[in-house]
Amino acid sequence: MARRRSVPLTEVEQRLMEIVWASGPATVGQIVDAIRETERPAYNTVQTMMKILERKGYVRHRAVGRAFVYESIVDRDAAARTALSQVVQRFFGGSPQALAVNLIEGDHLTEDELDELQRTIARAKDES
Amino acid sequence: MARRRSVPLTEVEQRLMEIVWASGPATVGQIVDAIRETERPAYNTVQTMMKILERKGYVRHRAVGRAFVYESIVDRDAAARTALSQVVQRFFGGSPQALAVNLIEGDHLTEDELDELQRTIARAKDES
DNA sequence: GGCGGAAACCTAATTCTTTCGGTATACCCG
DNA sequence: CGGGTATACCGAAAGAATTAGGTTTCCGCC
Repeated sequence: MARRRSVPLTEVEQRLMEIVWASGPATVGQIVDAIRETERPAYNTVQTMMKILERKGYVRHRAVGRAFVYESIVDRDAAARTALSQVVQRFFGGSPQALAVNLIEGDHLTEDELDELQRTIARAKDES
Repeated sequence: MARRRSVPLTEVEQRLMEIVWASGPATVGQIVDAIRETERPAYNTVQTMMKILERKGYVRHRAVGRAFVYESIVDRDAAARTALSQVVQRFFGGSPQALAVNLIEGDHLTEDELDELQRTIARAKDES
């Protein structure tokens, strides 16, 4: 019958947010233009999505001339943290460390990157 | 007009998969019983969701007596990898290292955990 | 003053998600 | 046999996501 509103960004929403995060405040027209022509949706589609993003609290708009300039309210880092903590919560029992271990042991990283990570950890320990 | 089927698990789907992953093959009734009473959906709801999960390729079923026993096809690690790579793709420019750095620098980890991570990295380097 | 373009607004179509009610059937117990 | 329970199946309702068409409105320009 019903369901509650989705907090996390869906895929298309995410793509639009990426544009706003990258370009700063932008009109619908500017957002549309920022999408590669081959996969560009209709102007109205973007307009609808921006309204939804506003309803969800990710952006706000103000009128400039006749156009709406949409501006991000939630910054990208915050959205990344939310998405990440979802994954940590869901799959790694709430332990960021378990995730880090998975990344390191998962063969995703080169030798050089591992070196750099060690230096990063050393720095983090210094600071604490 | 349309949209394509979502590959990643939605929230409720995820919750049901967690049960199957944790308990192994289970009937709908067993799955329902594994949900805390306060937030337990109707039997039929779970039944429908399991059918959807089957359509999506996450589980399969076989009849045992009159009941269907649902069994995971996609293991939890694979699902975790998928979810994680989504986040890496979306927020960290496809760089797992960037995510690792974020975790380490994000003050999520204790001193001890940082120590352990260093040992994990050392081990990973040995193996390569 | 009329026209083209850009913008918002409204509406709709389709698919997906989540939630169940109703129904039929089979099994167990008295 | 009859009633209760557990199951599957069918269908539907309401909300959300995604896509876009049609209409209106306003602005600048000839």
